[in-house]
Amino acid sequence: MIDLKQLRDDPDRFKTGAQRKGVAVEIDRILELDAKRRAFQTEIDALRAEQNKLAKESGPKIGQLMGQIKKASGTEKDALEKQAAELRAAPARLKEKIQQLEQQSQGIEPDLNALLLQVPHPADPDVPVGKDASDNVQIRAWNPTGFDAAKGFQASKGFAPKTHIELMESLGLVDFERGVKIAGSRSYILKGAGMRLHQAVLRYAIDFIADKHGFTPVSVPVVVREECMVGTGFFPAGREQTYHIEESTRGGGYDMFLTGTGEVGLMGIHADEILDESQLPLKMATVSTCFRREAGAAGRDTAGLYRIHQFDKVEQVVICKADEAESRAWHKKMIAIVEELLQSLELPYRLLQCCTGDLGVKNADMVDIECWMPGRGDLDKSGRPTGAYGETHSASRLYDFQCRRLNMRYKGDSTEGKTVFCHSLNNTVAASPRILIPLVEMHQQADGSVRIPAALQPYMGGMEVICHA
RNA sequence: GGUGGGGUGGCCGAGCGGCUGAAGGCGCCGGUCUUGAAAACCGGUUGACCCGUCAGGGUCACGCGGGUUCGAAUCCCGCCCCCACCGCCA
Repeated sequence: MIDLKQLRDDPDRFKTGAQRKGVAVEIDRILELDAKRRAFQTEIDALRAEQNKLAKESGPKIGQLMGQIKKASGTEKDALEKQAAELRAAPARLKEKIQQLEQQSQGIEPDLNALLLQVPHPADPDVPVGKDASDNVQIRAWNPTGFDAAKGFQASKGFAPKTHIELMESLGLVDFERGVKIAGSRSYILKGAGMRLHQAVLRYAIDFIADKHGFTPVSVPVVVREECMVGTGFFPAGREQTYHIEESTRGGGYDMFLTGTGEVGLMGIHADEILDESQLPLKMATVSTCFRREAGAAGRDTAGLYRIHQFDKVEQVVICKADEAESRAWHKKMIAIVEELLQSLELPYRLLQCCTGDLGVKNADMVDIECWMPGRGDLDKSGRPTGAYGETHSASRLYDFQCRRLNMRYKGDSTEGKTVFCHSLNNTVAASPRILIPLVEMHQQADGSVRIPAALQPYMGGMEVICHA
């Protein structure tokens, strides 16, 4: 949610912001509705003030009259009753008028709110303007010693790589067919060392961020109320991407939604709270199962573990003071944490500065991290993939966009007694099984076995290599 | 699923038609006292919105929505949530 006051003060900023993100919104319509609503409010407030004044003035008089009426009789009583009725009439007229105005004013609000929720957060000026992911800009790339993603797998390792599908099926780590039997397309079963490797990465990632970087590990609900989805900025835009549990149609009070990321639960924790400045920054990490409908992705990445409906993800979230420099510093830090993790897993990766068209509505800035996946990319003459980067992480910087929607604020020395919306940021730590793709493809050996990087071995009961049974 | 109890400010907790934006306590902030601290005492301490250049003025909010009333935290209706006990399940 953007700040309506800011929109009022500088509508052009939001107009160009939306345009650069390729989002169509009716800013002028918002301004118009807002002006109307405020006019109504001013009028209603004035009438209420008058009503309150009258109630204070005539209230005691009415009380007095009522007392007299009880004792009186005949014409005297009639006269008193007439007086009382007159006193009551003025506030009653006001009340009627107020109700009329309120009705008109309330008619505006749903439209205004719906439109306001659609206004995207403008990208920061240093974010490159672009249409879609193809306009993203590489920041830097990293390779493990002895490997160069630019030259390809075979040039560095001396043999042609298998895809993660070939490797994992032949090693018995995955069963796609039966996964589909149970749950339909984009479903899978991990088994044996495949399942253990999945768990190992997740646990390693949680320990990594908690122990090395001081994030608080938390578990959060993955089935949440709609407010949580709206509050975190996933609704209304991303409604089609989420699984919807229609509890209300079967007698429940409200519907529920399956979260597509642990970010929703983490951000929801302190919704509607006023935090003390000394509590900030909040650094939290969670492992949660993530559910995505992948609506609109028909035909894309249909094979393998890349694009699936259900996966598990370790997610990091930082909630900090409303300070741009601090937000930017945390963004860098959260990216650095991932780089450190990927390096410890010996996985080549690159950082991409996302362009305005790829940011989504809620972000002011976003950096994607892509791991090199030998089994992706264009095919060579013999029909073998030549390798390509594939997105594994996404680091978002949102200013107060989410916290405003979630009503998450703080107070302290630096706020001069005011309550201020917090800033929030989030980044993946590790999402599995997608991270298993580069993991098995990069660490495959000529004989079709897969080497387990040293960092993960303790989480695999000391196993060093996954071999054929 | 059944029965009962309850949702009030940062927290605890009183109020149960006007004198209540809300007693009292805790916490927090400032002051007095003190070599310093503690204690004691004094004062302050909810949020959102609107109008206004400022000073300031106004409105709303006691779970949420509606109603009764000249006037609602207080009465009525609907909804949501929480707690306790029982049942059922893990």
